[in-house]
Amino acid sequence: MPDEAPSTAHAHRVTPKVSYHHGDLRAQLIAAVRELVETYGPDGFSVAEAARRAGVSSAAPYKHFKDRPEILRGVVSEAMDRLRAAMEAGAAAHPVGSLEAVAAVGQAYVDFARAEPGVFRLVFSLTEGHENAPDLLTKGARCFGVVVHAVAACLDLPPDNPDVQRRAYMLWSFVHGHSFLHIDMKTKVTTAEIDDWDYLLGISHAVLASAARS
Amino acid sequence: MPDEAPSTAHAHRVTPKVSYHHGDLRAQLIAAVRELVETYGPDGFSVAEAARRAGVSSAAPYKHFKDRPEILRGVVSEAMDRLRAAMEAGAAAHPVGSLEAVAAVGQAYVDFARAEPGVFRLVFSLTEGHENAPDLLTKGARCFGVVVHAVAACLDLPPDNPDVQRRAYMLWSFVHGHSFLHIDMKTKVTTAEIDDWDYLLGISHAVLASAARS
DNA sequence: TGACCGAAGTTAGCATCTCTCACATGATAT
DNA sequence: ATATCATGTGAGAGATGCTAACTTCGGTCA
Repeated sequence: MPDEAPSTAHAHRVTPKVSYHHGDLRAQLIAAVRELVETYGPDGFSVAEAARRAGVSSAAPYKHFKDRPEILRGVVSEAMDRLRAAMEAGAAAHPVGSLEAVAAVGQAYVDFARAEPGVFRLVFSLTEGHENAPDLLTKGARCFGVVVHAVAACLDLPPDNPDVQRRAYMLWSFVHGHSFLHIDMKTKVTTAEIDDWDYLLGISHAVLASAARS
Repeated sequence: MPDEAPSTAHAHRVTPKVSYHHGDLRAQLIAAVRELVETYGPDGFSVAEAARRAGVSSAAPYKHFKDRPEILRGVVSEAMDRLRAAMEAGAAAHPVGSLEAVAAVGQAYVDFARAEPGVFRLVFSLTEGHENAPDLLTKGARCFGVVVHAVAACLDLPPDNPDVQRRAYMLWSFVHGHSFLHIDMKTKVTTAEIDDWDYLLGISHAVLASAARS
């Protein structure tokens, strides 16, 4: 709901977003927090430090966010948007209904986790925020929807088909687990090296082929 | 190294473990923290509150733990012991080399995540601790070893076989993702209901059968 | 135009938390 | 019996989360 086009549409739109004292602090705070989370881990962040980096007093953030958790929720919300966009772009880079499109969705997921492990972990660490934030739930569901969509196209079935849902869930949990293990235990936990693309293609094939068979 | 049998073996062993002021505070603190993490989430815990629950001053914990993170590492270490024990028990409840034994390892994993979601999440949230704590790494590797062992027995191959390692990693990531998704999105994210045991058996079969074939 | 209003930011301040330092205590060893 | 060292206590410094009261500025409307 916020950060839309300026409602005062006619006035001097030089310096387009500089409307109040600071400019748009909200986005800058989220960016600062994202950086902090990425650097020091999901816990190693403080509202005070984020405010310091944005060049405002330590009380300023509370004009835009009710709570410390709400700031994190803002970061998560923004991250989920980017994640979904990346997954959709991955799917769009391959023919509709192809196995590659399915694997590319998973690849985008893994790439995101590897590029921003702190934020990725944060997205799935927010238990306390989920109940209070229905928009996060819907955004999560929309991310899952990307997987469902790709699987449905590949199997040539409607997205609400239970079998499609089940296979999509299997793929999602597979990719999710792979991503988490990957960023958790960078030190090799297996003696067998894993190449992401082969791995994901193989997984996708196994899950979807067994669906087509049975 | 600590908490062994009392070295003063001959003396009055009434009240067996009451040796110092408080008794064994270390274990009691870990238990208190575990409870707090389970109740308020991995972040909603404070050393002060744990000390309060243990009935000691807020400075006492620092005689047993260097840091706040070190307390969490203690909880994680203890949790990993329990997790490995549960996985081994699951495997031991079925014939050696059976598919059920493999699935039971995964079931134990999922059960643990469901029974203690906070602690489970904490185990895999500790990035900053892992570098400084080699014992956590080895404990994690031993947990993975349980999976490897079950898979190796099922495929009748040595545990260090790369294919065994790869299949074990696949199963592990699958179960890990399933567990995480399950505790994250209790609200159903799919229209297809998932029954754990059937699910895990199917997964195990798919992963191991394709290994046997190729 | 100019007085009002509310959004966005500031300083001051309380409660809490982490962690340290000096001190007290008591079990154990000599 | 006394020294010692691990274990606990209390006080306190520094940082943080968050609130309250005040200031400043942009936009609205008589």
